[in-house]
Amino acid sequence: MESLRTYFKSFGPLSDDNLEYMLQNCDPKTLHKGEWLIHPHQHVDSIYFIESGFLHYFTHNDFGERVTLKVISPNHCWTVLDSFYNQKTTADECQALTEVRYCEIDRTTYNAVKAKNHELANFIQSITEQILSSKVIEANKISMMTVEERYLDLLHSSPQMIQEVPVQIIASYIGTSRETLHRIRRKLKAA
Amino acid sequence: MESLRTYFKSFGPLSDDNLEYMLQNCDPKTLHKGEWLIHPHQHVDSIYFIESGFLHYFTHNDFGERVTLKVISPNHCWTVLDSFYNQKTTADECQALTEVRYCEIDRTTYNAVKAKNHELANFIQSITEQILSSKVIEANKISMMTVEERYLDLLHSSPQMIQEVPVQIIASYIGTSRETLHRIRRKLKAA
DNA sequence: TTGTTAGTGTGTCAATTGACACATTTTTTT
DNA sequence: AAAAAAATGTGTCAATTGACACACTAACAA
Repeated sequence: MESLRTYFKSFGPLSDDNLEYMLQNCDPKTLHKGEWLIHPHQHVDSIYFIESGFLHYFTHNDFGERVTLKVISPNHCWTVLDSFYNQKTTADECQALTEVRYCEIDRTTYNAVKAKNHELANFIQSITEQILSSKVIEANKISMMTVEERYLDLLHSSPQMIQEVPVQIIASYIGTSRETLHRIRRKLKAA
Repeated sequence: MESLRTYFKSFGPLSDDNLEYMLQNCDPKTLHKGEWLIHPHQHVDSIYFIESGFLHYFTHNDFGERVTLKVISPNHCWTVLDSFYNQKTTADECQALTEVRYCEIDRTTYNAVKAKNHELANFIQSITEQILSSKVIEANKISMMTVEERYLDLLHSSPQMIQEVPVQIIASYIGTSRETLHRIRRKLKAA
C-alpha cells in the first residue's frame, strides 16, 4: 500500500485526510501467474494499481492471433478506459505474466472520491490531465523511434520487464516479430 | 461558432447557461496558409478548436528533419498538452496547411470555467476522460494496422485531408516514406 | 513573364523484415 | 520422473522498405 501512497503523492499536494480516504477505499489483491485480471466480454468496473509483477494486456486481430496492446508494469494505474468510463464490455483480455500484487478501486468508489469534496475532485481532474498528457507524449515518442530504439529504451527504463516477460510478448509490444527481436539482441551482443 | 456548440454537446448534457458561458469565452480567429499557430520555444497557453482547414503539428528528430506528429483536422480540439498543463515551452511547431478558422480558449478562461460551478467542473472532467479514452483506443488501433491499412482508414475517415494535405506530410503522419505511399497509391489504382 | 521553390511520381538497388522450418532448452503437467 | 507444452534461438528465402537519383508539374514571388 505504501507504493500507492507514493504514487498518489507524485501527482501533487493533497491533505492527509483526503489521501487516507483514497487509500482506505483501495482493496489489495493478488493474482498468480497465468490468472486473468480481465476476461473477454467482461465489464471492467475498476481501476487497478499494480504494486508488483507484470501483466499482459492483449486483444485478437482479424485472424484470431493475440496482439499485445501493453505490458503493464509495477507502480502504474491501469484499466480498460472505454469499458470503465462507458460501462461497456471489452473484447480484450489481461493476464498475469508473473505473480502480481495490485490494488483495486471500483467505479462506485471512484465516483464517491470525485464527489466527496473540491480538493478530491480537483485532484482526480489533475491526475486525469497528467495521464492524458503523458499518453500523448509517449505516443509521439514511440512514433519517432525504430524498433531497435524502442527495445533499448525498454532495456533502460524497465530492465526487470526484459528479464521476466517472454521475448514473444516483448516483440509484439514493440511492434515486431520475435525473430527480428532476436536479430536485434544478437547484434547488440556482438557489439 | 456553431460547430463548437455541436462539439461541446457531443460530450453530454449541459445547461444552456453553462454552454453559453463557455462559448462566450471562446475567441474566433483565422490563419492563412503557411502561418504558424505554434512557434518553437513558445509557451502554449491556449486550447484550440479547429472549425475549418488543416494544420501540421511536427517536431524535429536528432538530425533536424521534420517529423509529423499529427495532422489536425476540423471539428477537433487540440493543444500541446504538456506545455499547456505544465506551463512549459515546447520545441514543437504547428503550421497552417490551408486557410484555417479556429477558436482559442486561453488557460485563464479554462481555469475559470472549471472553477465556475459543479456542472462545469464535471463537464470538463468528462471531456478530459473521453479524450483520454479515445486517445488510448486510437493508439491501440494504430498499433494493429499496417501502413496501407492506415492510409485506407484515412481515405475513408478524412477524404478531404487526402485532397488538401501534401503527400509527404501524410506519409510521415502514417509512419512511412513518401515513396512507399506512392507505391501504395499505385497498387490501389491498379486494383 | 520568368525564375525559383515546393511538391509529385517513378525506377533502381541495397538493407531490413516477415514467414517458415527446425533444433534446442525451459517450464509445466501428469 | 517422464511426457507434453511452451518458449528460445538460428538459418534460408521471398517480399517490402528506405535511400537516392531524376524527370515533371504546380505554386509562388520578383
